[in-house]
Amino acid sequence: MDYNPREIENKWKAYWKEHEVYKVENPASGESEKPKFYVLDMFPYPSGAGLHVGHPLGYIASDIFSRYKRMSGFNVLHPMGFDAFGLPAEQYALETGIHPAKSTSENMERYRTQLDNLGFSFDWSREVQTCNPKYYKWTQWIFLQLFDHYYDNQENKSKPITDLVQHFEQNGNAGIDAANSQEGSFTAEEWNAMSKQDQEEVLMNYRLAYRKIGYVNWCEELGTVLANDQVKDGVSERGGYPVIQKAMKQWYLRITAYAERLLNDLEEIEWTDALKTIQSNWIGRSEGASMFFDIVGSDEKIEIFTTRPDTIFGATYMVLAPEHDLVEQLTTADQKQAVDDYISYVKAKSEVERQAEKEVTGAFIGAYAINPFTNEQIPIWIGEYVLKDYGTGAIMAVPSDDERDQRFAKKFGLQIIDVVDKSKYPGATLSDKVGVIINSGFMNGMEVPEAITAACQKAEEMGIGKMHINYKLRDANFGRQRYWGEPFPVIYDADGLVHGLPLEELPLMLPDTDDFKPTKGGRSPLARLEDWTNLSDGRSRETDTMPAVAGSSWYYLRYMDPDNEDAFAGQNAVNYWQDVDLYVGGSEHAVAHLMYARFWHKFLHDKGLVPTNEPFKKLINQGMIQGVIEFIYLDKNSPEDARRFVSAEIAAQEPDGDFAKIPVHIDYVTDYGSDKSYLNLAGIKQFIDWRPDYANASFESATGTYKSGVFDSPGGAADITFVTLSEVGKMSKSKFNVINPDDVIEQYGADCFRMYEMFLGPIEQSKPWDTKGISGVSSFLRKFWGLFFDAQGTFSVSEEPASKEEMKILHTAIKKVTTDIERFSFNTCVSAFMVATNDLRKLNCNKRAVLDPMVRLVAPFAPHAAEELWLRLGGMDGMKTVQEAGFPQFDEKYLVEDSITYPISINGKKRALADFPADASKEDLERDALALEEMQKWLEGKTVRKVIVVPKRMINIVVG
RNA sequence: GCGGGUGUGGUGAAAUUGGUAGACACGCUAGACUUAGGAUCUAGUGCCGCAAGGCUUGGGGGUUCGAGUCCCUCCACCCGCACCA
Repeated sequence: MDYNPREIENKWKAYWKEHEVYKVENPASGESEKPKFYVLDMFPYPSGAGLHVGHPLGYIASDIFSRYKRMSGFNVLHPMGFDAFGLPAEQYALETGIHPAKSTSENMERYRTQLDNLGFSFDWSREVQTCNPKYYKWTQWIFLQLFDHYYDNQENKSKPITDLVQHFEQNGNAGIDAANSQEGSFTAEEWNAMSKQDQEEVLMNYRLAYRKIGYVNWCEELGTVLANDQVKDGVSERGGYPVIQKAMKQWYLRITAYAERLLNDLEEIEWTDALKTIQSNWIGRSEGASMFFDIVGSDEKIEIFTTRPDTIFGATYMVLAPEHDLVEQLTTADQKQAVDDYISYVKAKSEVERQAEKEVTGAFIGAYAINPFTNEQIPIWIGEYVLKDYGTGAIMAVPSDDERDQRFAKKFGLQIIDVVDKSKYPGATLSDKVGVIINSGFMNGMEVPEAITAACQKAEEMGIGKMHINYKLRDANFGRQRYWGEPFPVIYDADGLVHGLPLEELPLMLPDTDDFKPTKGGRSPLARLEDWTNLSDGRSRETDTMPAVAGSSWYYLRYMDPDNEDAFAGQNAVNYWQDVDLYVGGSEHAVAHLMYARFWHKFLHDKGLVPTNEPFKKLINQGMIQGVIEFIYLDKNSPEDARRFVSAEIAAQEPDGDFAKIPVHIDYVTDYGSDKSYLNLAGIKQFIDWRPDYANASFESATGTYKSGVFDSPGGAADITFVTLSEVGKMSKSKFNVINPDDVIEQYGADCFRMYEMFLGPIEQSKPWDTKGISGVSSFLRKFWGLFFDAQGTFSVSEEPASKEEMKILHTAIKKVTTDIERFSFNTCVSAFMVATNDLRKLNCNKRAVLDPMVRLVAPFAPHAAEELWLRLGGMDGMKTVQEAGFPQFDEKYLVEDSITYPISINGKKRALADFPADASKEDLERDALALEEMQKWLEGKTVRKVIVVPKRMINIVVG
């Protein structure tokens, strides 16, 4: 029988479904005969374009690993679900009027079908959808827990806010060391005398979920708040309208409370160093001093943070962030115009643009501060390189020892005083913390580290500052002015006080609407639903919704116990599954999702609700599979009613600026993805059918010109070769280059698709999609299948014992595949299968002793074919699936060699190969190698200075 | 700007601890079989060279008996930067 993937795969997909082969049970408390293993994929956002060939890369890898672990005797949890709230569905709703719930649910269904088509071993009975009220009930509940807790720095854990209130009632905020944004101190009497509102204001500065003013990208023209990636060059991506930074009161999460733990605990998890570095840079811990500078003629003080307090004698001016609270108050009348102009210049820029700005910009505000160590008056400036949200939003500028300060000082003619003598450290850069302090009073002669301590001590004695650890990590903005997200489960009373809803009232359902446009002032569409928003007695609901990161911060816990109605997950389930053993996903989630999930997990751990300190023990990143975008050149100067397109070779001869690149649907392109990709006449016709506005356009190429149905070729060519431009880029609906795995599977089968994606290269590497090599994998599968059948196509397996050579081929493959799965090197596993199959074919081997373990070995990779072959081998006896058969174990005894082929080098260059006995001594090897006939011409007339022999590896003869 | 990553044949790549560079595939060349081939099989295929041999892992330098692998330096490309998910 020929290998017919379609038939086999449909049969087994149906069988798996019917027999619930991949359903996983939570063992009753205490008993678990098998060790647990939790393999998780980052769940997808179900986009309208459907699953493309890039998505499955990680899923295939994790599925192979899950199947391998299952066959190795583990109880494997391998679930899947959907990150179903998010902006694209809402954007789509705005354009089409189709409700996000509807489009999302359709998209999820489509994804599910596509995922099933790939033969994954997901336990779908555990599916979670973040937009399902049964799920977001618990997202809301966790949010309320955050709202009801503060972080105690002494005990290093979060505690109920009621504890804090009790403390305030008795002691004010003295003696409390908590993560907070409270300014100043108050006594118990002061606390008790405060109004409810004032008390709530204070508590907001401690809660882990709290409200404060934040800045958003506001586009007046569109009447909406924009995401950073919807803003390009200070204008909206859609429409190109101006965007400014607008202040809005919003919900935040106090992730900074966990900064130290998020940083330190990176040590206990197996993530790549690159990923850990990204997280640790994101957290951005720096040690230094916070200090207060007095202001001439004002009672206000400017608080700064510096990592270099030792250079304070060189602080000749200060720079505030343009948004700093004191700017307005301190600006003098004659500088007002300049300052206002500068602020409006800054407001039009995004933070990334501000930091990327190479030119130094700033404005003097007219006021002066006093350097507390030199008592000199120093001017106060504002500049975009100082960020409002980093540190205190103000710096003491030391132009002698900070590069940016130096450029600023040089541009604006500010004083520069050298305070660090680096002559003892040749090659040290400005930012290296080395040197001897000069021009600095009591610190003169000290080395930098010593001076840092001394400066902190002095500042503390003077009562103007202290040692301080600063983090770049900021509290996360947790509010979105959008419809399609979790509603905040809170109610504002008539006095504006926030009340969390009790558990019985959860979930707070997202109300239905058909109008997804933002409400005036940038408020969410929910604000338009007055019946929902406004309650009796002047009470109202929050109209912001939660960001997509909310639902994804804890979904991995829900899979453990997805139907629990009394808790986010039952304690039995959580204590059994513990944490994720292997997490596979894209590195684009390196900070946001992975940081918030770690934060929520630690918070739940503090509450005693999860047993582990970290959610994801091991994590691997899969690379992206990019698409190729095909463009054709449109002459921008051609008239509207007679557009002129030119083939790439013609465009190359004319100035670049004359052409616009129009993306073409890749289905129309011949030789898609190659440098020679082109449209033929049929392709051009398809293009015109698709874009009828170009019906009258001309298409010029070296082979001739096509216009209005006529192809005129001077050379008499029968068809046009209209060359397109191929560029590697994201696979996206808007680029018309999405490749649906279903189409590939239709042609080659899911087993082939799975193996081919693995065969493409290392899992973590990005690469453009290319089907060039798929035939190699396809023919491998046919050859492998062929091992089990005779020339007449009859299933035929021999019971004869296997030869030594055959056993060696088998065990070489088992060893290679086992070690390579363990190190996530799936591409080399596929090679190993090919090598084994080629070798067995040469020996015409059809022996059960070899083929039975081979089937179990390929089962994780090609599960459908493996099931069919396993059934035919008679292995199904008493089992539902080959997954229940054990994974083959290799035995070194089949791998021992009698002789070893040694490369023999002269001065490190290979000159000969020779076989020597495996147990030959170093001395024998050296003697025999030197005696080899083919070596004599290299040794002639030379002195052998040294012979290096590495047994079982190589021999190197050094001559001179 | 800050941070992360990647550079090896015509192409995707392999080389697990510093020890035979290019496994395994694609493509290409030649041949066999066939009515036919975008099927299958066999052989060859890093580059230069008739050969002997030389060169070769982005460029340059270093350490070493030996470097794709370690160190220094330069270059190119890709990704992320807090409201895309």
